[in-house]
Amino acid sequence: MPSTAEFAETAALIGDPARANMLIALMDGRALTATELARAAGITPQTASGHLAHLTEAGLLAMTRQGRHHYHRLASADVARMLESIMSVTAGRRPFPTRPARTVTGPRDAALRRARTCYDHLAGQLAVAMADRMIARGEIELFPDGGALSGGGAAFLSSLGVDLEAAHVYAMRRGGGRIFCRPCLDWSERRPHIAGAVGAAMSRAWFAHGWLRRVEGSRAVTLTRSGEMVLGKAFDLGLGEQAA
Amino acid sequence: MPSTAEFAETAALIGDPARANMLIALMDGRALTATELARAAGITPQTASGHLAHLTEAGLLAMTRQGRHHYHRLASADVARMLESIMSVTAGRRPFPTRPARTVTGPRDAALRRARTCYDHLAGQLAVAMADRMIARGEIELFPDGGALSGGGAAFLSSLGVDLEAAHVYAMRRGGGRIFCRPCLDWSERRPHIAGAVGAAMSRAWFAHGWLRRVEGSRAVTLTRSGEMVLGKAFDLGLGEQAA
DNA sequence: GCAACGCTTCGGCCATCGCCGAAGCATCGT
DNA sequence: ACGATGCTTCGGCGATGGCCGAAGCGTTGC
Repeated sequence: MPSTAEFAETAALIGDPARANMLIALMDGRALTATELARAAGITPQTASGHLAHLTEAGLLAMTRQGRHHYHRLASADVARMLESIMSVTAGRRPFPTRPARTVTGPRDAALRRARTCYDHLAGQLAVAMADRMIARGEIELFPDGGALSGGGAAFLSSLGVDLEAAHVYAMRRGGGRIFCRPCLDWSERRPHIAGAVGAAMSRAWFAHGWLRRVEGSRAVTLTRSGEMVLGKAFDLGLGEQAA
Repeated sequence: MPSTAEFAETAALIGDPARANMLIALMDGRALTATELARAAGITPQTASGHLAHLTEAGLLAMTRQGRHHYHRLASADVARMLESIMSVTAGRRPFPTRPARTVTGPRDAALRRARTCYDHLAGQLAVAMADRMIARGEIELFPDGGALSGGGAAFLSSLGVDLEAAHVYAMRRGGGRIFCRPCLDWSERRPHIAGAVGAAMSRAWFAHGWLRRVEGSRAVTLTRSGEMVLGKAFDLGLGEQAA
């Protein structure tokens, strides 16, 4: 009876209250650090670390190391679907059980959360929204460990003044395609945005065009009036309360 | 944090190897007895009994008592879907893990398995197939503890010579609607067939019409040539190897 | 560099829970 | 009525596994 054991093991992994809380906390697709997940589960980081190792080895979670932080997220949409199907069977009819004390992440500064630089590229709600739009349109793909710009994506960015030629040359000189286009886990949104040479070229071009402006003494970034016009339209952003 | 605990509890229930094996054994929709499930899980009946009580209380299983047998089955299609989604996440890609020693159920006698009487109504593969067809067409509904014949179902049976009038009168005299139409767990197939006054009227009519014939010294039943013609057509049965 | 921080590994404590033998109830068959 | 069968409850044993404190890397930032 080989694989019936794996089946039970998977379920047993989910069945522990601490691990269950961590998994539920990850169900919105964000990636959280071990310490944050420990808090969500009400256990110490040591204990959480062990749990996370097991969950990752079992293929339920995937982990990305970024500096001294280890970001954990659900390994696939299949895992999320499985968790939801368990919830649907659970007595309480509701599709989502009461959230486990919504973990607050990231900078308190609203402006930073909205848009900022992350090394050489953009981050924050704005950058994540841009990446989402491009993914939805099939202009770009972002995997945990890489990404790819489609022909349409290249044309789109070029039309916005992004110099992909230079980005490509730069990437080739500094380590090949993996540098050209890659995801970066957004540290307030906990979802991927566009990094690599492409991401750098995007921010460089748009600062140069005067569509983006840095906030004094901060990593925060604001869209200028012309930026709202051009980028807001190009990325189909809701032109909402973008005012600083 | 109310319902997150239920979530974990459900998964923990599935996570025990013995319980997992029992659940997997039930995934084909059959209903099995506690002892059979104990064998499938490789544990003693006492232990299985406790497990089954927990699974039932958690809403994963439903139980029907029939004499001294307690038939357990998955509580709903949702539960089956949930189990499948867990399997799909489990490392081994295959949708069904190696079956846990396919439980052999029921009489060895092939003729008995095919068709027989069960008190006053029909049982066996034939009866289960008939019930399945009628359910699929919306002519009848069978719940664990009752059933209902639709208008179309009544017309269909009447066209096959079944005297539903008499059955109704009989049922009313002997305890109300619950007697009229109800399911009976088929003891070889472990799936429901039609019992109650309706089931009795069906077998009575068809014996009278010469479409069914009892086998000497046995509860086994065979379809006659005319029965194959009429019932085979009416129930859309594959006219396969029905030969005794 | 050094201290702070995040994460991990190690060791040992403790509770939970699965397991079975024995015994008690219900049902069936003769 | 009797024994056989199916299921359940009870009690106690044993092991798995979660938990934390302490300590050991690696990264960050001053």
